[in-house]
Amino acid sequence: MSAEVASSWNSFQETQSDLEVILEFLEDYYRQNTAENGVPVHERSVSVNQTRVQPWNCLELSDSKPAFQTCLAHSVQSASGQNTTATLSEHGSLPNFVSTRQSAKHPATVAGRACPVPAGRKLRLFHFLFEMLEDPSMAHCLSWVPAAAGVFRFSSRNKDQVAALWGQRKGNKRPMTYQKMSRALRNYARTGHIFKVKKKLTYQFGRETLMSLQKFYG
DNA sequence: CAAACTGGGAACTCTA
DNA sequence: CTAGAGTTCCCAGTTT
Repeated sequence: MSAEVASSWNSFQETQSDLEVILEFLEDYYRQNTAENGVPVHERSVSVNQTRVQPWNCLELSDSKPAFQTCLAHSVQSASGQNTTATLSEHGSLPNFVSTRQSAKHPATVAGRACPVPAGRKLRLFHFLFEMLEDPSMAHCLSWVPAAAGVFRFSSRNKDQVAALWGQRKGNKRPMTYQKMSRALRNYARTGHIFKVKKKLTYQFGRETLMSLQKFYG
C-alpha cells in the first residue's frame, strides 16, 4: 500500500469514526424519543425544502445532559420564573426552541423535563446550528443557501442573535458573540464538521456530517 | 479610510 | 488527572 493510499485510508477512517459518533448520537436520541412518545420522529416531521418542520423541536428537553434539548415553546413559557431570555425576546424573535438560561453551574437543567441522554453526549455547536437551520422561524438569523448543499449563511443583522442564543444554550457566563462563535466554527475545519466558504458570513457543513444529520430524518 | 469580517495562537474553563 | 470541545482574548490581515 503506498503512502498516499495509506493516508487517504486513514482520513477515511477518521471520517468514518466521526460519522459513527454522529450516527450513534442520533440513533440514541431517536430511540429515546420514540420510546417516550411512541411516535417516531420522522412520522411527525414533514420536510419540504426550506420549510421543513424542525424535527429537533419535537424532541424533549434533557435533564442534565444538553443533547438536542431544543424547543418547546410551551415548556419554556411555563418557566415563567426565569426570564433571562427576555433581553433577547425584547429585541427580536426567539426561536421556539430556546430554553431559558439555567444557573451557570447547571446550564442544561430544565425544570420538569427529564430526557435520558447517554453520558458523554453534549450539545455541540454544529448540532445547534443545524437545529436553527431547520427552524423556519429562524430564517432571519441564518438560513440555507439555496442550490448549495450544506451551505448556510448568517444574517448580517442577526448573526449576534444566533451567537447569543448559542451562549444561552450553553449557559455561558459571558455573552457569546459572533466573533467568538465563528472562532469555534473555524475550529471545525480541522475536524471536518464545518468549513468556511469564501463568502461573507457563509459556512458549509462537511459532506459526511450533513449526510448523517439528514439521513437521520430522511 | 473605517467598519465589518476573517484567521489563528494560546491560555483557560468545563465536563466526562 | 486527562482529553475533548469549546470559550475568551487579542491582534493582524482582508474585504466591503
